[in-house]
Amino acid sequence: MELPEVEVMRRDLERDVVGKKIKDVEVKGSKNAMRVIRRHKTRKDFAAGLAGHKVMKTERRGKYVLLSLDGGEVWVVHFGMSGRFTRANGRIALAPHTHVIVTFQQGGDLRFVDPRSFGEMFVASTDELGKVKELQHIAIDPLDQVFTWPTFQYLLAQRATKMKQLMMDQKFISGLGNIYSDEVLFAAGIRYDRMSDSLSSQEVRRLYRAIQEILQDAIKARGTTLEDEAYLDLFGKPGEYQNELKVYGREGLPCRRCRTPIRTVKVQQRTSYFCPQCQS
DNA sequence: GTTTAACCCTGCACGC
DNA sequence: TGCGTGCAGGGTTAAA
Repeated sequence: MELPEVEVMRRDLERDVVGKKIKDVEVKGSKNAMRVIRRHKTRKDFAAGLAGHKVMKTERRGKYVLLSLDGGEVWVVHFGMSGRFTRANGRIALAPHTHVIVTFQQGGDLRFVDPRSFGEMFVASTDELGKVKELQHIAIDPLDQVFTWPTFQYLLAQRATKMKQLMMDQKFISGLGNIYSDEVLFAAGIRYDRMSDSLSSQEVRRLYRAIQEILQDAIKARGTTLEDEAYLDLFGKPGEYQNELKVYGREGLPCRRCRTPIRTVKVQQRTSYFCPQCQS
């Protein structure tokens, strides 16, 4: 799940979960359920941080969602590749790989389902939060006010890395993953292996604009759900942005702009899609 | 500093 | 049909 999907999930939670009081927390007995709450030594320790508290607000930092609770604790969630929240109630059977079930005083529950268990969640006080390494490493958020194009240009020039991996580096810019980094580079006409310190001002501006437009459009379309329906929103609905993808998943198909077949290359063990004609 | 590979986990498509 | 392989929206770590 990348920034748009995380943001859609956050907005759903903001609308549906804020104001609700947590009555009960259940962490399943599987090894993977323990993996999901890996920062906590015991189920009890995790559950104690949530039970009895009301969800006050939500925010997003990169690919993390933070739910603030009354009493000052923060519930931090990262979805990994296959994690998601789903709203349900006691009458609905548990989906496979449900690891955590949070029941609300007002009725209904919130379930964390994650087949691959790369996701994680923990509860921390506001003080502790400042010491969490992963959160400290979160870099500039592309939808934040402070993400301006001169700043972006400066940051790019500071590094000497290939663009694809830099766009996916959460310590450089937080929120893009394999899909959206390909889409953004295509939109800007920049190839995966261009060096970050070689971009012209014009290219930086194009890339900057592409990042903002594509992420905003993807949020409007409620995210990307590939055919295996791995990503679903809080209410189990797929997104629509897969219909807008220009290069991702289109190996061998004609480029939508110039008809040249889309090619792939391995970057950091991930498949990267690009148009050999439109990107240079 | 940057790059590479292995690893964490399950499910699915594909080729033999 | 069954089985092995490789791949999937994430990230970390160690070593080169």
